[in-house]
Amino acid sequence: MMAGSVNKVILIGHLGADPEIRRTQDGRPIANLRVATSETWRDKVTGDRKERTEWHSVVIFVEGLAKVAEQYLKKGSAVYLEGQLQTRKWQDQSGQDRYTTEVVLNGFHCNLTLLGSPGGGNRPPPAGSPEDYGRESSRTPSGGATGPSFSSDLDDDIPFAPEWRG
Amino acid sequence: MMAGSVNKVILIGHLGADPEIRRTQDGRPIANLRVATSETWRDKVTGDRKERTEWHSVVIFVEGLAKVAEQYLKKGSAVYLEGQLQTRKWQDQSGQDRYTTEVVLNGFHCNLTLLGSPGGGNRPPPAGSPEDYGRESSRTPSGGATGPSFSSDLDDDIPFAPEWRG
Amino acid sequence: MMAGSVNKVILIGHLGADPEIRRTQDGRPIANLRVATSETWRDKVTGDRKERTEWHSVVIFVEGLAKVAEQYLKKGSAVYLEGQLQTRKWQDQSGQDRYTTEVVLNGFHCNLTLLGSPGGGNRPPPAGSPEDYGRESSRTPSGGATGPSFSSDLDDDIPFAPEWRG
Amino acid sequence: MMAGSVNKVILIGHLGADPEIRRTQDGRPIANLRVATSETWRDKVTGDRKERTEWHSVVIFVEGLAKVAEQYLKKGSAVYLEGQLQTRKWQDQSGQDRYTTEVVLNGFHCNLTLLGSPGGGNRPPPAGSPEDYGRESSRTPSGGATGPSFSSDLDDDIPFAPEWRG
DNA sequence: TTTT
DNA sequence: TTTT
Repeated sequence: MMAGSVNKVILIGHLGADPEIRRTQDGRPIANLRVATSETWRDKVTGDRKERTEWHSVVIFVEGLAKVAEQYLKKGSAVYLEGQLQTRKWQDQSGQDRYTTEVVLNGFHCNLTLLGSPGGGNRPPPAGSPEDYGRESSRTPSGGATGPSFSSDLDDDIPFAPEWRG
Repeated sequence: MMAGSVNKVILIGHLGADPEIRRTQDGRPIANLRVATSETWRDKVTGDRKERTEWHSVVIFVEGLAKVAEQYLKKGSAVYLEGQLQTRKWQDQSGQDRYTTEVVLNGFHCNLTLLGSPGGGNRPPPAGSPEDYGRESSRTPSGGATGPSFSSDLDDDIPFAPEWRG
Repeated sequence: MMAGSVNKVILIGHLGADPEIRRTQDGRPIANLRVATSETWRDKVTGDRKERTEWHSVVIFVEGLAKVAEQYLKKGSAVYLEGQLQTRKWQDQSGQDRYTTEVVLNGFHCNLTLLGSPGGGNRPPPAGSPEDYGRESSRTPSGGATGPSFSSDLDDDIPFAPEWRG
Repeated sequence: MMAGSVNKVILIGHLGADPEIRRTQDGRPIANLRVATSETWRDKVTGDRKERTEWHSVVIFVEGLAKVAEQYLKKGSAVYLEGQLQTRKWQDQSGQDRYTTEVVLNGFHCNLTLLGSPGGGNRPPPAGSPEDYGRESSRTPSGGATGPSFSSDLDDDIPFAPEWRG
């Protein structure tokens, strides 16, 4: 491409069912979610209230985020997520080409955040645990100062060491 | 929804073909775009460079943005766009249910911005015209924009009145 | 700009205090929020859990959204919001130039969504009312079909009539 | 926070000056950018065309992205970037507290993409090089990316394995 | 199939 | 201080 490209999806919605977990041959989880987003409006002519719900298929390949999904999400959970659009081609029983578009969380530029579950209150992953679930543990918080009082030693307590990115 | 929901797609990519323009019965344009995004990476094992291109179907219902697409976009144009995910159900010739997922620009929370065209240099819509193409004309950098009447704002020409923010 | 520009901020966080409401001369509300976002990580060396909280100043000029803030937000409320970055210049008592950067919700491309309040359960604006609060009332839901079975009459029940955008 | 929080800034704009590069004690670059975004509108009363430009201070701590900035960005370059808002406190000469808000690229959820430079055509980083500049090299379009070890993925070169998604 |  |  002439210039870098961007492919980003941001959703806030609720799960229509418990996550489905699959596993790779070496046991890492992959989570599939069905997420509903909805919007309401009032018909300008009749004044009736209307609602439209959109259903999204979400696939989480990032191991740490798939584990969070497995452990903390359930039917009805509210989530914030960032991923990218991907369309897969497959063949139906009659051999015809079919296409399915999914929101994929994979590699960088992905995110999954719990916004609460029905019944379960708004309980996030218990303190001490999310960092044990892979990538999210490594979220770097800040880089400190860059202005007048700029000071060095950026990696003192910064999760993503350079070797990570090298 | 327990809490409001969000359904947002952000793409930067290039058009794979000229926009297709359809029209409503009363003549307003609806633009369909095919937009490619791509990412490259290096195979960790072989070290080979790899690329994956994703194609997105985009439908622009916002009149002003569809006119911009009609007039300024062509095969190869680079665009930034914001819309939402929608999946439509339809029947194929054999009567089977089929689903197509598109990025839809409709209502608020949408955006379309030209990032340059091949050959045509990086020429944006000519000065003086974009505002004539519908919604974008109505962008009120401050105040305003609260309802159909749109009229009369104190601060039409005082975009960001500091006295309000103390 | 050679190419259109984009200036977008997306926050999910909690209010550190009740909204402050100011009013324009003609009585329209402007809401100021203090929103906290936080992130946690584990120190790679010591293993200690760390947290960093960022505070954001948010100003809502969109009348409908300011009314929602006034009526439904309070200290502790969780919100999703989309706005843009703006830096204001002002003079302190000694006459020196000072700068303040805020997240401004103004014109198009803004959004404010409640994600729940403490104590108050996760009660959103009561049914029937949000549409009475200005711009959000006009959120258009969808545009219908564009593919194989494309059918006309897009405006039948679509809030944003063309006159709105023209 | 009750629920995870999000702090995201997305900008498309132009550099007002060449990047400023600082270095940590161990030689890693940190890039500071001044990025302009602008918007135009027509005064609803006078019909005059108006423009407002916003200037953003951007700090890039991610080593690979800072190197890209150092090598490929210059005054006038157009960029897409994703980072987060951070406000630093510092003391001026008179000892007074001052605050500066910046867009920080640090850790995950960051991005920097070139959209073209004046004169320089729309030339992106030369093929073969971007992967040599740190983090971006590590983008794993699928699987992978779960921790510092990074090693051995079944699917290193099968970016989007369909058999996993049924 | 969620949520309000 | 960019860009158009």
